[in-house]
Amino acid sequence: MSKPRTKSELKRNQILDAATVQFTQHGYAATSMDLIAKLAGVSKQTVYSHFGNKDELFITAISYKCELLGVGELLPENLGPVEPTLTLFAQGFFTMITSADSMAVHRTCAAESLAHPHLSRLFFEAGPLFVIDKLANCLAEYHRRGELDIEDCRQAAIQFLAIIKGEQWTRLEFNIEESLSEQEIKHYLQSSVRLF
Amino acid sequence: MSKPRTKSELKRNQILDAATVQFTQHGYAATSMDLIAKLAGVSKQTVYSHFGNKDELFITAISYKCELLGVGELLPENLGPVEPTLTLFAQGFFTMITSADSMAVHRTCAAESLAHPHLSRLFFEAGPLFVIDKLANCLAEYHRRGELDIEDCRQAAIQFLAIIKGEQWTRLEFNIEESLSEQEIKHYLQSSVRLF
DNA sequence: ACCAAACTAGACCGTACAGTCCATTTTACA
DNA sequence: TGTAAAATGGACTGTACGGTCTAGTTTGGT
Repeated sequence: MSKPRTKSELKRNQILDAATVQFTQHGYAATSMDLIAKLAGVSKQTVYSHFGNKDELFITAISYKCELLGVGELLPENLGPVEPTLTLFAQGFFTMITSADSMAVHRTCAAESLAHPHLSRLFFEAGPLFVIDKLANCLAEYHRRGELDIEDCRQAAIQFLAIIKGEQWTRLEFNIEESLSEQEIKHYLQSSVRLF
Repeated sequence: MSKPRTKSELKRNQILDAATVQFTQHGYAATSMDLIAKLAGVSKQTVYSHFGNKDELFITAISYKCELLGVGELLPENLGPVEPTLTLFAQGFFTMITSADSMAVHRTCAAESLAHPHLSRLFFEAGPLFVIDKLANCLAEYHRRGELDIEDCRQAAIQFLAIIKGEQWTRLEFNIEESLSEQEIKHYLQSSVRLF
């Protein structure tokens, strides 16, 4: 986003903000262009002059939201000892993917994956795929150092990430009221790291 | 479903069939009552006399589809030796959850989890939760026999299931064209079983 | 054969929404 | 300060859909 130079850019940002919130919160179909315009404090015509149609605005908004989630900063530049590093990563990753924002974007992209395959691919590459590769590289580094005995790093990364998601994530995906306690989750994550 | 006794029941089944296909294939919002009536070869009024409104039909249809998926028959009654049994289970489970039908229902339920929490809970309990418990019991049995050394069976079951889903499932979730080869998947599943 | 229940086709209502149009005002910039 | 671009708001179009109503027809049990 950055500094809005002109008033026009400012409006554009307002629209994008409103759209992002609505689309991620309520999905594509349940979000109307009228509402976005209203929430952005802008006329409908202005919305259409900045973004040609609903799809264009949708894709722009979700892509923007993906950036904001900041998947990139989960692993430190310089890797320390294996176990604490992976534990910290597991916690960070878990917190990120179970955040309301992340869940909302995921839900929306998955729901629209048939109608907007281009968008869901964007999300898949910027999210899951990106993390897999990053972690795989990290594991490879540990392997090179001789601190970890793994044959296929990419596979291991996938398995590790899948385990971290575990049950709690699925509960959130289906909007189940009762979630596991922090105690249980912490215990689960620890046991998962140990499994490796 | 079973034997339709009267013509009325027959119509009801036709409606339910059409609704199930449409809802699972295209989701809730994108499915119209007019279309369902048309595809069922039935008048709209008949649809409304059998199912009070769209929501009711939706929930009935998805629940019905959940039954059809037959999650129950993944593990044999009498458990054989550990490794081949788990391998077979892993393949069966993977095949099931990556089937077009299963994906469609999952997608639809997840997408509607905010608008229809009751429905998504139904799915969660009949699907993921059910399998977790079933596998956990199975692992417990192996533990009792001394064939498996596991402290927390439920946790282990969750981890095992999560791993099986792996990357390929997420690819399907986001409707990504390229999927992993059978070779890769088989290799992945084997390595996952071995991890245990 | 009769009758009540179920079904039919299609018109109809109200609403919501994507997208357009237009006449007027505001903004940016030279 | 003048002018072109951008923004406004509200009316408007067309469409789609959920749901109702009605008048007439078919079905199934007695």
